[in-house]
Amino acid sequence: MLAKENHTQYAILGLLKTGFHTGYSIKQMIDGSLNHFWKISYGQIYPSLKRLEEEGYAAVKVTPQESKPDKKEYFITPKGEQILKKWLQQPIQELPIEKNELLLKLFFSRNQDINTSIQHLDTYQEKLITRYNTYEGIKEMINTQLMEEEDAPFWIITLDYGLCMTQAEIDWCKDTKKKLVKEE
Amino acid sequence: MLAKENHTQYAILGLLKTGFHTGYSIKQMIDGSLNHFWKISYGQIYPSLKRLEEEGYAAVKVTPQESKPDKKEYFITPKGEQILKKWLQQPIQELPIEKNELLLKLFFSRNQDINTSIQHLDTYQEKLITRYNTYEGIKEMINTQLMEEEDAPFWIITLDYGLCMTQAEIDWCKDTKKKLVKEE
DNA sequence: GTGTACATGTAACGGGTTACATGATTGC
DNA sequence: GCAATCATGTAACCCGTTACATGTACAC
Repeated sequence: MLAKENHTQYAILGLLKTGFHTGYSIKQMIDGSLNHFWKISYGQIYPSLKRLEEEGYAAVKVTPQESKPDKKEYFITPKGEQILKKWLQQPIQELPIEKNELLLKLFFSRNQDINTSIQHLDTYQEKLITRYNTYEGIKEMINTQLMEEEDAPFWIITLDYGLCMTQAEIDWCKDTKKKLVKEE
Repeated sequence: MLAKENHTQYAILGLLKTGFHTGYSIKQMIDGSLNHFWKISYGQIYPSLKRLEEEGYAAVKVTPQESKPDKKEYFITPKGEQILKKWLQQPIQELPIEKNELLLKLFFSRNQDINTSIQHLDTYQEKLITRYNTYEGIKEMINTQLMEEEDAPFWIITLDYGLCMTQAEIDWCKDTKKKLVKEE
């Protein structure tokens, strides 16, 4: 049985269904397109695929290759589809709590030089802008090249979430810097 | 030595400095006021305090009590202040990636009934509104009762972050629901 | 007398990262 | 020749949660 709380296995199952069949391509997909709300390492992917197969949620097609590790392609089984569907219908239990190093530092910044805080905000904001542009690029790419893909509307929804949240965060950075400068 | 990557110990050190001296009160504080960007369990707090003390970053004052566990009050040492300050000045390395169950589910929702997705969004939005109101309440409380507290301006900054992000998320929920209804 | 807040702590477990091992192919 | 990409996998480790253990004091 899959542990109810562990969403990572469902993410993998979902990607198998979407059409990614190897550990490597699953990693690529998550790094490239789910990276604003999910991440994963090989140390999780390969053991997970193995376990999914052992428990009948996925089937594996092994292609032996000389002087290379076997190529393994995994496919979701009906049993896997069933459990994935069930998970997709289960209501969201609780809001995520994101640990945020910047906020933690600001929280304790009373005795710090205000310029240090402003600098933290600056570098943070820069990273946010880069992130925003990346998301915009991906959205553009989906809208132009993947129009026919049936999953596309849902990918756009999650991207819009990223764009929207990142923009709000950028705005907050600007506001906060203004406030700090005024106090000085 | 404190591991550079582990911010939790610095959070505890920061709270010692702010004036919280027992494991219990640290837990209270984090649950009550840092909960939108940090969380912690007793299973981490007590061992951490012990380690901070062993390594000279904190000093402990033990008050023995009959038929109760000893009361232990921890205080940050000069060495602790030094390392805290150094950490506060270190630049933020990377943006947090928040794992989000709702987005993960939406990402894979192609074959799902659209009403399921809308319902997920509804319950999520409700939770967000509750969260927003909580933050507003805390902000109100700080503004009225803790005006003199020197840390207050920085607490407000992190609260504003929470309010700003939560509002953006609520707006996204509304937009997304509208879009989904239209597609139906 | 029951539940809640105060108060400290440990052990087992689970989830995830990192470092390592191995090797082919392709482009600069 | 060197770096990057393709490709699979394991072991050690770290961080954090949960469940458990223990007990007082106070309010309803």
